[in-house]
Amino acid sequence: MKFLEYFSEMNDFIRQKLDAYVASQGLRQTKQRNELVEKIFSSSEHFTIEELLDRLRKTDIKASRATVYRTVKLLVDAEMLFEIDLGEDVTTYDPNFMENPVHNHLVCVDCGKVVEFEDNHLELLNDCLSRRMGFRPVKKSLRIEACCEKLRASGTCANLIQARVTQKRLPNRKK
Amino acid sequence: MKFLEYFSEMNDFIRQKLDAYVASQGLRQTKQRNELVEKIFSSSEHFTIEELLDRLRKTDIKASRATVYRTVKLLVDAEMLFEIDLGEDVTTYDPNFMENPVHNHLVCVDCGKVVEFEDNHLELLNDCLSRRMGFRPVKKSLRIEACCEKLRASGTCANLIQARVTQKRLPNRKK
DNA sequence: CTGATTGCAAATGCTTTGCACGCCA
DNA sequence: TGGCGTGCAAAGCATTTGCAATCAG
Repeated sequence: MKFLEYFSEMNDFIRQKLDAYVASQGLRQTKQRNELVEKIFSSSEHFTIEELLDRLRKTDIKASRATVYRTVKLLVDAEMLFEIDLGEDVTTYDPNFMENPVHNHLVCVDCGKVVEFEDNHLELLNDCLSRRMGFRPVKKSLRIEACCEKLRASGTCANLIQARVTQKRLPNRKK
Repeated sequence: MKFLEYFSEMNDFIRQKLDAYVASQGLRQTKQRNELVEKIFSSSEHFTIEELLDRLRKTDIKASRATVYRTVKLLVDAEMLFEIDLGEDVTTYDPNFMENPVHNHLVCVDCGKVVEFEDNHLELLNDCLSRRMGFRPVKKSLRIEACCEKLRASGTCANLIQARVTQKRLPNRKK
């Protein structure tokens, strides 16, 4: 892979924000950092550190576990990546807040599928509720756990099959 | 303390639910279990395992760390106690869902104060949103992080002072 | 060159678990 | 008496950190 293709699937906005942060903090550009950022933002998938390491193993990108932890923390500090609460025990990261700064998560308890959604009424309501209680809202985190209607109706659903194949989110739950 | 006073500050509903669960699962009544349950439900405070252990140390109740973990897990399984997400790293437990099955949390980023609130519009909206996406809502978790308006206006607030004294929620945050 | 970054292994902190003993039903 | 519950210490896991070597600017 040629150097100039590192950021091929990543949009300019992300690259610029990273560069700006790195510059502003007196940090340095490194191969591992650039490759990890590329890997993270070339997909809109949520991930855990372990899943990110798995992705790396499947490619020619090499970075130690410690570096992965450190880079992810750096991106969280830079507000490019966000920790989200999917009801799991391990920390899950969401790379989509840069494109959609305001969104929420619905997690299907049947298949583990995560649906991101936005709603203006919800935002407005959160705002009103906070002010009514004497606070100024800064940030909110809403997770809806729900059952798949399709599954109940037909006994199966595309997400369930997909989930079984990829084991997406099904393991790792607290025993 | 006399045996019959164990549940003095706990309401009958909680005692009965515990008894029912213990009986239904073939579990046993033990001194440690009863005392821990009393300690947990005689207050409406959220707590971490460490805070619960601190509470125990200040009284004549004795239970090992392992027993505390096991008892708390038992209560969560019995749906008498709930894990909540306050944005901390350590698991926080909320004993108030039995009295208020539907409530949300607002956390003040200035003083760490946690405010519980209910809102019908919010519940309705969550319900509609889930169905619109093809799911049946099961459970939701909303956390609002907010700034204290009083603090901004006057430079101080009662909660901040309280928080400083009790160190309530201020430590333990991810660095 | 200087200091940031990396990889490794060791350390940390919360939580769980194996085991022998004790106690409830 | 049977076997659930407890306490202790050890084990597990995710995550962080100290340190020496390496690399970016």
